[in-house]
Amino acid sequence: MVTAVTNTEPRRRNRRGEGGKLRDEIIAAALALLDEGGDERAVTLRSVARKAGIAAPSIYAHFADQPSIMLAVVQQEMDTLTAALREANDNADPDARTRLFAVGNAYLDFAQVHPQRYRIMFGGLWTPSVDDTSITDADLDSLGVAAFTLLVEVLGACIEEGIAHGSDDLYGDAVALWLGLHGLAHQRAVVRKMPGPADVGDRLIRALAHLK
Amino acid sequence: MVTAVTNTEPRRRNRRGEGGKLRDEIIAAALALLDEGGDERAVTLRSVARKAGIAAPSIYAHFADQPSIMLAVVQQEMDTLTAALREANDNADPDARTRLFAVGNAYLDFAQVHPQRYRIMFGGLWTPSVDDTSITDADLDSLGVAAFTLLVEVLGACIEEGIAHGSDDLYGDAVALWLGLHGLAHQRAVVRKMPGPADVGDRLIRALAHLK
DNA sequence: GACATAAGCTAACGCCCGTAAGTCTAGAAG
DNA sequence: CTTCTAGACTTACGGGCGTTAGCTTATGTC
Repeated sequence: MVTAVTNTEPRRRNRRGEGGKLRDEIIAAALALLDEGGDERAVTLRSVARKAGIAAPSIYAHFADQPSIMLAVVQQEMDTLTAALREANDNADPDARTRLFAVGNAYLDFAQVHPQRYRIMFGGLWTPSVDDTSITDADLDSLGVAAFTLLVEVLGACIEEGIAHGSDDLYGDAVALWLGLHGLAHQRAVVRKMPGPADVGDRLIRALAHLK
Repeated sequence: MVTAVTNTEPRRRNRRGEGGKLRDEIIAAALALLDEGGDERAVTLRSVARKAGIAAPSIYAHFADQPSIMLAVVQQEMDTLTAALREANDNADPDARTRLFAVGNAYLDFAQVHPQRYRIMFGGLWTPSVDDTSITDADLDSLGVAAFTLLVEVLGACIEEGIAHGSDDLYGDAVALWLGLHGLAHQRAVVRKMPGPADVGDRLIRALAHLK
């Protein structure tokens, strides 16, 4: 993770061959703007440039257009999320039930700690217009695959260990489980205060994983 | 529902005492812009005015600012959604299980048929900034209460009829059920094509209502 | 030390936005 | 027929946006 740039002195130009560093700084600046709590509309090409301490057109050396910046942020944060889920999985007791709750709660925590990030990752707003040529469908389809795969594995382990009675369709079960998690995560990322019981996350996991 | 205005002749001024009609036409124009498929950013004060065939400043006679238009649209569509759920409930066979699936699927259908509307209703994007004085927290809190109440009733009927084993917390169970529905509905409203099995909606309902 | 070039800048264009201030006019009231 | 006013309109300001075109200046190489 690149440390956020907070508009200090005029900014030292990068050395030759290190121009690519600015790319990471631009992403970090966009992320910082997001985390500052305004909504995603505050992340404009110009505001990102200001935050990074560069002139707006300098961005074009690294990104084709404004949606491309958002895509890069989303891709990076998907990796961050995946890493968080993996860490939760690895640090938990090795039994499948514990791992399932650990991964599920890590997912929910991410949305609660970084609501703005979660919204651009899954809220669909920044999605480029259909005639955008700089972002392909493949870019969009590949988002979040790694994180979802981990969920499939853990849910599969629950069924293998006999603590959940799955159907014949593990993938479908995992989709349903993720949708439930997403519903809560998204709501937490959107609403000022989420009503409902505190343990609603665990309830969702129990019900959708069909734990015995 | 007011029929959409498509910028015909210069527009006849409303009669005296009927100035309020324009308010409905403004809401209809905003809804039409939304349904045209662009994202919610396309619904600006000026674009709404163009769509309604009026001058931009004329809106200020009826709405304090741009977020207030969105709030009115959301409030109206929440009523539309509630009506759709009620209709599904009333037209279904009177047994609780059938009604539960009818209401749940009506909810999911709304999101699929009107993805843009669903996104502004639950996507949280249009939410005014904290220092906005024209929209109160009470306005936001009261949104969707009627629709949710119906869900609580139907789920309660399932438990009463003994086809679902609820916990001691009906309200919490209903929240969990709604969150699952919302997860799927939102994803359908956001993504170009939703992966996963076709019956994932029914699976969510079965699992989260704890149907026997 | 000259010079080639990567890295980033300045200036500017055209567009759309929200909103304020003041003006016109059709139709109801007398 | 006049008068009044609700229900609009015109004009304008200031600002932010994405993006293009062309220029500057450090940095590494010879």
